Formats: sequence, structure tokens, C-alpha cells
Amino acid sequence: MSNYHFNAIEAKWQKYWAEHKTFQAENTSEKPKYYVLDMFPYPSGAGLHVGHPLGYIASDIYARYKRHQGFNVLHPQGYDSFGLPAEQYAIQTGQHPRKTTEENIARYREQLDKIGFSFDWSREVRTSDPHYYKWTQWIFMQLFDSWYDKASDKARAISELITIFSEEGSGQVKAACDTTVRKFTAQEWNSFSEAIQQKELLKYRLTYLAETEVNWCPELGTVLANDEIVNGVSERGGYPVVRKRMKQWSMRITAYAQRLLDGLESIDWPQPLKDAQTNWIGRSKGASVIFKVKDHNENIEVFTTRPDTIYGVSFMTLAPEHELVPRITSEAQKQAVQDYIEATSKRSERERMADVKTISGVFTGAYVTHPFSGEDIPVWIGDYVLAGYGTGAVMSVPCGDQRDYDFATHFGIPIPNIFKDVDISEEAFSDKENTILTNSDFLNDLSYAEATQRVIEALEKKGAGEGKINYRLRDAVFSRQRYWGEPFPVYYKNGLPQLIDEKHLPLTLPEVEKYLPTEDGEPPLGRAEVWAWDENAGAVVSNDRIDHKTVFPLELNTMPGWAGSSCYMFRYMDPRNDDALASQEAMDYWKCVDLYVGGSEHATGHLLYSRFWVKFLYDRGVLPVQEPFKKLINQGMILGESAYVYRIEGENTFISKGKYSGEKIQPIHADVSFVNLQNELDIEAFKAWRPEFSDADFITEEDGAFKVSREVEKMSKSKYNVVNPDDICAQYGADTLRMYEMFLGPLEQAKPWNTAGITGVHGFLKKLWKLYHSAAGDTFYVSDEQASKESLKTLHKTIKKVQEDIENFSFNTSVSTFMIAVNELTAQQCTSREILEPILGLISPYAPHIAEELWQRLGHGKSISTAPFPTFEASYLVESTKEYPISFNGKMRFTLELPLDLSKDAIEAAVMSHEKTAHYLEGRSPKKVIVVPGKIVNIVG
RNA sequence: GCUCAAGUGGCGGAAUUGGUAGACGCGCUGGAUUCAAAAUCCAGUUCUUUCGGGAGUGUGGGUUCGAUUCCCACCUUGAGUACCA
Repeated sequence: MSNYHFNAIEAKWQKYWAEHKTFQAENTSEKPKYYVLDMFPYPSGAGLHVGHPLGYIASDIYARYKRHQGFNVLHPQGYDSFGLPAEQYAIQTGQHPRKTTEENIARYREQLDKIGFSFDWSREVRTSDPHYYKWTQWIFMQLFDSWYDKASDKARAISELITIFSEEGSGQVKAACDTTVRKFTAQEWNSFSEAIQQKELLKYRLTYLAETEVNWCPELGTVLANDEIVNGVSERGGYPVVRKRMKQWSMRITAYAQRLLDGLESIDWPQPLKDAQTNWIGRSKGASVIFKVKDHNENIEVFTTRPDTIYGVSFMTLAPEHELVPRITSEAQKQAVQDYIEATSKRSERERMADVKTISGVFTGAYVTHPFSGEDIPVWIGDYVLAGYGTGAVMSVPCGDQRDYDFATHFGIPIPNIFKDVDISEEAFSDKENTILTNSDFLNDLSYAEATQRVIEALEKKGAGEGKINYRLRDAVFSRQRYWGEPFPVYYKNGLPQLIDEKHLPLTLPEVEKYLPTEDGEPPLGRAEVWAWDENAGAVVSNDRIDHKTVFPLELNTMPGWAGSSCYMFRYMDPRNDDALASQEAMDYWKCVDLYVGGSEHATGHLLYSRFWVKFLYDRGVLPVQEPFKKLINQGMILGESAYVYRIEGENTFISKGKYSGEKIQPIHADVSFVNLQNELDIEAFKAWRPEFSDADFITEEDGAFKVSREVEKMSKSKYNVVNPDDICAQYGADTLRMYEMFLGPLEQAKPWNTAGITGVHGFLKKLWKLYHSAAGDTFYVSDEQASKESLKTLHKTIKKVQEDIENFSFNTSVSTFMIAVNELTAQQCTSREILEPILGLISPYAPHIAEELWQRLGHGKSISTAPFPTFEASYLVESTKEYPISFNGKMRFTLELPLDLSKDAIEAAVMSHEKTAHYLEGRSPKKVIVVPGKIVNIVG
């Protein structure tokens, strides 16, 4: 009988830690600081499943380890509490999303507390809390008040831009801005009306309002960012997405493309994640080329990575949405072009993606002039050209690009060959490393690199283009047509956006009766009765009083989910500060997150936006760092093992997996709680689950069991494969859950949840308990005798291994190490205090409750979390002799035990003079003896 | 298509400046204890074998005295991205 009463122990210490504020971090300390952060959760209605805590356990182990090592550790937790599910629920039930969110948070907190995390809850933040989103709104205002100066490569105040405009005009300004900016002198600027000036400034601001092509999801009634779309459908719900032009707030993240790329080199992140960001930013080097449209006063600018192939251009292709299309289309082609554009715009994003094989396009009737040869080049429209990339127009070189080649072949456009000794009769030749140009005038006989340089020089001389770097990264759409998000601190005066005064922040969400869009298609905030801005009173006033003189309409959109999560890591540093995002002292002390743990699915969303905002706030002097997360670890997802039962189609009969022989069946999810480890279904429970199953028939195996088939899938409520950590805690305890989740496999790897092995880990904790308790009762026993040499060796090798494991985030292997240690100590009958104390220090990060209990039983007054991490001494690990495996020609034959202090030569001599060696050599003389110090001896015969 | 990651027993997985492959756990087999079960403890468990050994880390090559580890090609799986000019 084990007396390891984990439930009582865990409840006791969780209460103790909370009451003694054991894990509260101070903003000043003699100790060095360490900041460990988890990606904060969205509190969903389904509660936590066993997959959620995986990363939290890993970061908690590391945080506790760092505390043992004498660091002042900041390890906070909070909630990303704005979001769509609470709003969807509100639409269905009318319950305020705030209420739903609060209930979910309470449940999350209860579940998290049971696992024994060392979070400093006094610093909790919630993105939907007005005290928090005040600062989200404040950051938005800073972005609105800034522009990006390419000359100094940083964001600057918009007031400085106004000074430049009014003193020098726009001539010298190099900014990241809209392509539609005007050129003007200082005089002209000063003569502009206020409205025109504001309109012009909007083109420079880092957050700006613009008519843009967005991803509209009609089902959700909102726009989505690129990273919120998966395979052409919405990430949440899987609804279709279409392209639509709308006036939206955007973030000028493209201004930071190069710095976001460069910054990756300075941070310790997993390479796959860095690669994902690199690909998403998509830097490509090439040239922009300007083609003059014949008989029109228009230019078509294209971006190309192959300016060297300029003599291979045989047509131009514009995206159907290209703005020049209506202006240059000839009278004869007008109808055809119109029909084509209409046909393509009807296709959804998904259709277009699925159907990349079909070649379609139409001739505009217009021609451009080749910048060097002066030849006429026909201008086509094709939907293989994307409006959103480059300039939405390409110079088509069919001999060097397969898509151009296919297009040309399809429409019978000539394919001139400009590659020497290359056959292009079957396909395009796109290898740029092995090209020699021909039929290319001044580029003949040049390679890709040489020709590219020459063309760019020539283009720049002519004013027909320039060398250019293009990025795939798009500005991020920042408006959402939702209720449950941060309101913009913006009102509209004469149709132009104005910021409310900072002293009025936060601008809190108004109450609405329904959470749906209004009848005339406005976002839900349009339903608010009190949602207008009085410039004099500086308050939100009734909607009816909007007079457009002193009372103005407020912005009706809200901010997207990533707004609240982009800077939360700084808010934890000083979460109750109402005067600043965080005090300067707090930010200077904590600086940035030292270790960030979370899923890789945020690679091109949160992690990119967050880096962007931090760089921006650094530029504006708000933050002391340029990168928020110094080191990042991606925990892998824990998957569920779904259970399927087979129902014979058209009948209410279920057939066991072993009895299935090709009948037409329909697999149905059964709740995994009805299935045991042998994959046998509890038929009675299943029948009681759903009324339609209550009178079903079951074809079972011979022994009467009904077998289900299992499949590894994402853990989700709808798949009935969710395992609740509460159940595991109740049955085995939080310490077992923590250690088992680590034991499942490498942290970064995705792995299915399977309780099969949990008894092994649980058994280890019982063994540890038993080692220090009398066989009969609950009496704690520890001896004060000196530990044996053997036990000291066990202890010190364990310290060494566990420390290495923690620092390498190989938490799975240290669980094994603990098991070995306890098995050895049990065999040695070691109950020495000298061994137990340091062992507890090692185990405490993994299994804090049992470690704390035994620690206190040893008579300590303070929590074990304040104890120093034990250090190992190499001298305990050293032995006086060592076994040397001897191999012949690489094959192991026997081992020799030799003194430890022998030199390389002495080992060689000892090996060669040994009788066993002589036996294997059988009279041959060895060519070579290889001694690898301390490891192995190899004789090559 | 492109980019990245990973392929080791019945299973999860150990082992990297190249040095006795399969640690640890699960499962399985046998034993002890028990009236019995649970729990616990002990032993065994890569495959093969004529019991000497032989083969073996996705496949085929290469480097090396020696390769799970390094190099090349290929296959498979997973993830991301996708008409990016």
C-alpha cells in the first residue's frame, strides 16, 4: 500500500504557494533577471485539454530551474480574451461576450491551478480589459502619428514630416508610403487646404485608411488577414473567402520588411520558424522596368527577377484587376475584356487556387514599346498574374518562364529563343545559372549575372527602370467588422480620420443589443445607441446627436485578434500602470522575454506582427529593445486518438472492427472515454450517449467485445477525442501529469496522447515516496548517516545529466534519468539526507508538489523553490579503472580493464602485450593500433 | 512545384566534436507474493541461428580502422507555402 496521497499533497502546496505569494516577481532585485513566457491562451468554452499544458509545463520547469539557480524570474500568465468564438456564441444566445469570456477564464484558471504552475498571477493581463486595451489603442495612435523614413531607416513622428513638407516640400523625402503620393514644393504644401494635407499625410502614416482588396468572409461577416486563411477558406470555421474592395485600416508592415528579415539573425529561434518568416517576407532581387504604352500617355511598370531576359519579351500580361486595363483597352477588344474580367471576378479564391492548370486570358488591343529594341509588344490580361504581387503586371518571357511559355503556346504568341544552345521546343528554360544569352543585342554572350548588371545600368541611364528589391509581404489589414475587439480611438470629421485625445483613453466598447452587423451592412458597433464623439466634451455621446460640427461618428470597425497580443509581453512588466505601457524602470530591468514557448502555428501571424510593433516602438523610443523574444521554443501539438465505430450504411447496426469485411460502412466518432486500452467499446455507455444509438444492434467479436478503430487527429470537441487534464490529475496527480507529458517525447514533436505509459511515471513517484517512508505506515524516514560512495555517484551523475537536459530542453530524457536514480538508490537502500536533499532540488521543477512535501518533511521552513540547484562534482564520477573495448578491424571482440591514468602509448602497449590480443592476432602483425582516449582501442590487422 | 523537418524493436522513444545501437517507459513472457485479484518485487524481451556466430538504425552508393551520426542520390511521411514574375 502506497501512502503517496498526491491529491492531498497537491492541494496543500498549491494553497501554500498562493497564500505565500511564492512566485511573485519583483521589479528590482540584486539577482540577475530571467523572463520566461508562454503564449497566452484564448479562453475557449471547451476548457483546457491535455495538449494545452504541454508548453506551460516545459516553461514552468525552466522557470523553476532558473529560480533554483538564483535568478529573479518573471513568469506571468494571462488571457488573449478578445475573439470570435465568444462573439459567435453571443450572436446565437444573446449572452454578452464579456460574460462568456469571464466564465471561460474562471474555468481555465481552475484547471491551470490544478497543475501547479509557478505563475505570478498578480501580473495577469486580459486583452479585453479596458485597462489593458487602453495601451493597445495607445500603440495604434503612435502608429497613426508616425511615418517611416527610409533615409534614416526608422519610424519618425508625423509632425517631423509636416515640418519637412512645409519647409522643403516632398522632393527629398524618402518614405515608405502609398504609390499615389504627390510631389510638391513647400509653397504648394502650405497652400493646400487642411483636408488635402490630411489626405496626403494618410498616405505616409504607419497605419492608414485605404481602399484595398481584402479577403472577405461572407459567412463570418468580416475580413481576414492572409494568415487567417488556410487553403483558401477561413481558419476558423472553414468558410469560403472572396476578394472584395473595401476601405480598411492597414498596418504598413512592409516598411519593416528588411529589418524583420535582418533581425532574425540576432535571435535564437528554431530554424524552421525563421525559414517560415523568411519565406513569408519573400525578398526577391531584380529590377523594375517601365514600358511605354503605345498611343496612350501611360506607362506599365513591371517587376522582374530576370531583367537579363529582356530581349525575350514577346508580350505583357496584366492582372485582371490592374488599374490601367480600362484605360488602354482598344474599342475592338472592349467587350471581350469586360467579359473576361467579369468571369474571373466571379471565381472564388479557392476555385482560382484549385484550378491553376486552365490557361485563360484576353488581348487588350494595346501595345507597349520595348525599351531597347523599340518593337511593339502586345498587352494581354491573364489571371495567372496576381494583382497583389509586384506591380500586378509582368513582362512575359515565354522562353524563360514556364507560365509565360504555356500562355504563349495556348494563344499562339511567338516564343523567341534568347538562350544559346538551348532547346525550347518542349518547355521553357528557367535555369539562370547556366545561361548564355543570344539574340539579345548588347547582352549577347553574357551570363545571367553579367547581363543583369548591364541591363539595370542601361535601364537607369534611360530612365526606363532600376534595380529593385521586391517583397512578397503585404501590408496587414487591421479592421475587423466585429463587436468583440478593441475599438479604434478614431472618429471621422469631413470623412477624414481623427484621433481622439490621448487623455480620453481607453475608449471602451459600447453596449449593443445584438451582435450581428446592422441591417444596412455596417459592423455591429453601428447598433450602439451611444457611440459618437463630442470634440468639446470629449466623450462618447448619443448617436442621434451627430451634427458633423462638434459631434462626429466614431469608427465602427474593431481591431483584429493580433492587436492585443503584439505587445502584451511588455505589459506584464508593469501591468497595473495607468500612465504608461510599462514604466521605464520596469522595461529597462526586464528588457525582453528570454524564453518564449508556444506553437509554431503563429510563425507568420503573431510572431511577425509582434516583432513589427516592437521594432516600431523601439524607433519611437518607447521600448529599449528591437526584438521581443530572445529565445523561442515551439512545443509540438498533442494529438488525440479518436475512436471510430463502423455503422453499416442505411442500417442502425454497428460492426466491430475485426468483423468488418468490406461492407458499405459509415465511420462515426465515438467518445474516447467509452473505449479502453484494448480498443474495446463500452456498448452500454455508447447506447446511452445518443438516443438514436439506444436501440442499435452490435456485431461483436467472438468473445463479445466490440472493437473500435483508432485514428490520430487533432484534439477537438467535435471529434470526441478530448482528454481533460483534470481527470488525469484526479487519478494520478499533477506531478504525474507534468512528468508524463514531458516523458511522451521530444518537446518540439507532435505526438498522440496515449495514457498507456502513464503508470510507469506514476510508479516512479510512488517509488520515490516509498524510499523515504516506512513500509507499514506514513512515517517519514531519512537517515543522517554518510552516503555511500555508490550513492554519491548516483547523485552526481544525475545532477550532471538533469542539468544538461534542462539546458537543452530535453525534458523527456531527464525523466528517464530520475527513474534510473531512484531505482539505483532503492537497490542501494540509500535513505541518506545527504542524497535526498539535492535529489529533491532536481525533481522540484518537474514534480514540484512531491518535492515540496518531502522537503518540508526534512524540516525546512521555506519553500523548496528558494533552494539552490545542486551542483555536481566530477570527482564522484571518476573511477580508478576503465573498461576498454578492443576491436579488430572495427569489430568488437573483448574488453580490458586498465588503470585510468595510462597514457595513449601505455594503453597501446598494454593492449598489444595482452594474451587475448595475441589470440585474436593469430600470428599476424598489426598495421596500426588506434587509441581514442578514454573510449576505445581499435587494432587494424 | 518550392521550403523545411523527420524515418531506429510490438509501441513511445534513448544514443551527435563519428567509438560496445536499442537507455528509460509501455507491452509481452516467466517467476515470487496472494485463497484470488489489485498492488508490489525479481528475471527475460531487435531479428536470426546448427548457440560458434550472423544480420541490423527508410533504400542505394561514398568517406573512414570504425557511420544511427558526415557526404551524394533516391524513396516515404509530416509541416508550411503556393500561378510570387
